[in-house]
Amino acid sequence: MNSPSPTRQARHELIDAGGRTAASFGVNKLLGQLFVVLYLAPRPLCLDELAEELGVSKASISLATRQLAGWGAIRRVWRKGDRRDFYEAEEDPRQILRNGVLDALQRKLDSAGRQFQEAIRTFEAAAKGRTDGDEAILLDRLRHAEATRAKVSGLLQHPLVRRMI
Amino acid sequence: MNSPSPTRQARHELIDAGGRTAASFGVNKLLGQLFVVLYLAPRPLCLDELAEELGVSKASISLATRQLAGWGAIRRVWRKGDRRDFYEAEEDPRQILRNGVLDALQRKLDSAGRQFQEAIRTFEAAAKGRTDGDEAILLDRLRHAEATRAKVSGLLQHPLVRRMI
DNA sequence: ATGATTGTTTAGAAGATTCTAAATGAAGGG
DNA sequence: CCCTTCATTTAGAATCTTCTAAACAATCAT
Repeated sequence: MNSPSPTRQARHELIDAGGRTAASFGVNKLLGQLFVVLYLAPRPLCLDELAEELGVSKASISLATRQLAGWGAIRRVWRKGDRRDFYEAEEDPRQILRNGVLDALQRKLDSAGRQFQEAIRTFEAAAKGRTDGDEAILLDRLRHAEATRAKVSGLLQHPLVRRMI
Repeated sequence: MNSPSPTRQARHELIDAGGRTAASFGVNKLLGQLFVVLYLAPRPLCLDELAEELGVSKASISLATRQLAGWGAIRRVWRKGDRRDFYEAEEDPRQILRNGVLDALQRKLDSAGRQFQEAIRTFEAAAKGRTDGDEAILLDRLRHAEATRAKVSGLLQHPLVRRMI
């Protein structure tokens, strides 16, 4: 509460934008807001400060911090002689991208790949030899989808991409 | 209903996986299921067939098809002499990536960029000259976040990436 | 026109998610 | 030990999303 009005306003808008962004990706908007608060904070903050700042119960903050910490977006910080847990944001957004977002994406792609290949095997076995009919179309589509998936997966691991991010 | 059991099972699992994937990205799982049904179908399907296939009301299908069509993932198809609307999937997943996913991502990044830059201007104006204190840290973080955002945005437009996808 | 068929809108039911307050747990200081 | 202070869990309230049935609109055939 030490800032004059325009910066407070700007800060408030950034927090709100964090919430909207989170929501637009289908995650709890509180996670986005919480991360922005920590990312902009000059020092680690405790649960009560976070709850106060966002006007939300401590229970919500407790859940939210654990989730964000699980993604590597924030981390717990101990202060000697203080029993409270403090949290600070991972200050390098690229770290979060790598460890949180891209990792999760890669896992999804891998899982989809296994599923595709299993389905392709099943359909190949069912339509042995025959290259016509509905199931041939379906197989074609499946193979096409799998090829694209593999391409995207490869792109994510490409050194150039890895280095740029 | 013409397939023997293992392929039916495989097809069912693909539809389910589509639903789970959609849900994991925070969108209505019906959209994912619906897309898979259409993507694997040997011919365009009408609303009633889709509702029947997924065990869901026609109203839901009506909303879902419109949303998917809006993303360019499926398209409406007319059959002469038939009053029903038929739908088919965009058969090239890369097209969907480009027009649906990457486009939306780019728009989000652009919007975030504008917001960052506006906030940076506000804080610069508030802390003119001074390079110490809490607001200096905050400005530093903001600039770092914006730099990363710009890098990701550039990566999405990089010809190499564009070509590979 | 009238009726039949199809797609859309809408009001509210059903179901998830997210939030809070209160109970519980854990740990340190007196 | 008991008391205080914090974090977590949990049960249920509040809110949001998604779904359906029914009303409506539009279009074609008779």
